[in-house]
Amino acid sequence: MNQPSPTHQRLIDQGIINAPDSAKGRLLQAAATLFKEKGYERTTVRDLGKAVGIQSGSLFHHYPNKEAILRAVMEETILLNTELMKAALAESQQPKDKVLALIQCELQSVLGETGAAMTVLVYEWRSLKEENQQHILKLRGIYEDLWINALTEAKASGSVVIDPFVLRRLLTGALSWTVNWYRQEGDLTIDQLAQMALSLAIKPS
Amino acid sequence: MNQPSPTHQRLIDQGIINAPDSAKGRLLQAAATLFKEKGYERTTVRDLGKAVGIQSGSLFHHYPNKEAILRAVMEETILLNTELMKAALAESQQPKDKVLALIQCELQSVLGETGAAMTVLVYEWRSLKEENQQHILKLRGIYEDLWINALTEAKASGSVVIDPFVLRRLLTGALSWTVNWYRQEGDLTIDQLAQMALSLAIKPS
DNA sequence: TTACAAACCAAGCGCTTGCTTGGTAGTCTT
DNA sequence: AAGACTACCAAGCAAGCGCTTGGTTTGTAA
Repeated sequence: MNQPSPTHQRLIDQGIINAPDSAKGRLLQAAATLFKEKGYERTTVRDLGKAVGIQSGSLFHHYPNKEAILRAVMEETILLNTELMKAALAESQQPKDKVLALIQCELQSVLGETGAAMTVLVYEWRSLKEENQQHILKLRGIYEDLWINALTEAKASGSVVIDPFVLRRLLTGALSWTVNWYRQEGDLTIDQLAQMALSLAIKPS
Repeated sequence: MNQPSPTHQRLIDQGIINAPDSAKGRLLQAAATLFKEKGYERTTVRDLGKAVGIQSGSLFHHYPNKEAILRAVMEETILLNTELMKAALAESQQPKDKVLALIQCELQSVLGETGAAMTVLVYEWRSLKEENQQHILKLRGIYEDLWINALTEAKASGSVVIDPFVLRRLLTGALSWTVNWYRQEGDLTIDQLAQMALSLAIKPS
């Protein structure tokens, strides 16, 4: 296991997300993996307990119920990846570069270490009750605003032709779906894939 | 409820899929709707029974178990939409037109009447056991071949620049994701959306 | 060393799940 | 009219579910 990024470390120090080597952190990591592989509903609290080496009942010492674990998985990954995107944007100047940075970031988050949690965020939405959906939706809004701003700038500069909102939604699907087919072991690197996705989004010039 | 298409009617006559007004047909339609809205796992056999107006136990007179219902939903929709795509392809000449026809077809299948079943096909994959996954995968292979052939032709003709396999996968995600945001009531028509998707896939010329 | 809280275990409760069983009403065939 | 078959119901079983409970261990700090 490699070092967490500076951004990641900062969020841990601020107490916003749990350290990966803490009890809660390990639980959330295991939960993300299981929820991705089997789905939230098919994953039992006994599965979760076994994955972290405790009794199923002991989980409820850390979280009030199973759904709270799902919510925590989603919450931590959206907070982390929002910050990672802000950091990546800060290093780009041109609108086109910003879009590429966002694409790279999102592919990394989906295909890299937080991939399990990101997949859960995207596909296990319905398993949260209304109240928790609203909470996550609010956090997602901040994340999506970064995208809309960058795409709107790109459109103003002429690199993008179609409506930013529609483009973002098409990209959301295209990028999140990669989790179902992309393999690290293959010939295609994430950066190459990001370039391909960029070539769809913006006009050649 | 409007008339089924000629292709649809043909498959019913051949006994390949169930008529929408038959007992099994109504069960599969209700199952598709429930599976889409609540997910397969969260949908109980009691929900299914109530939706078609019979006791939950009576379902097992038509299908041996709950998973067989999910499999039938997936099987019928992939068979139908494969035939619909073949019919649409037959009416197109230019590679570019063929790609547009496929995009329109897939959007129709995802956003139109078979939308619930298509969504289930895409998102409830994991709920099938290995054996049934293989069965559906085989049927999906025929469907995907139509896409790969059309995109390969389009690349040969110079309208497409990136690898057909990668392009297809990016399009799969972009198009299937529309189910999560597209609304019939809005200003954007499905044909307009298809044009936008086409503009991402192929070079302007 | 003692005091106390956090982290955990062993057991199991109440409920829901997919599915089975034995039987019945209606329809079709001969 | 008799027999067979299809489509269903009413009742309930065994297993698995999320979660609770009462008590024990472990880490920390005075």
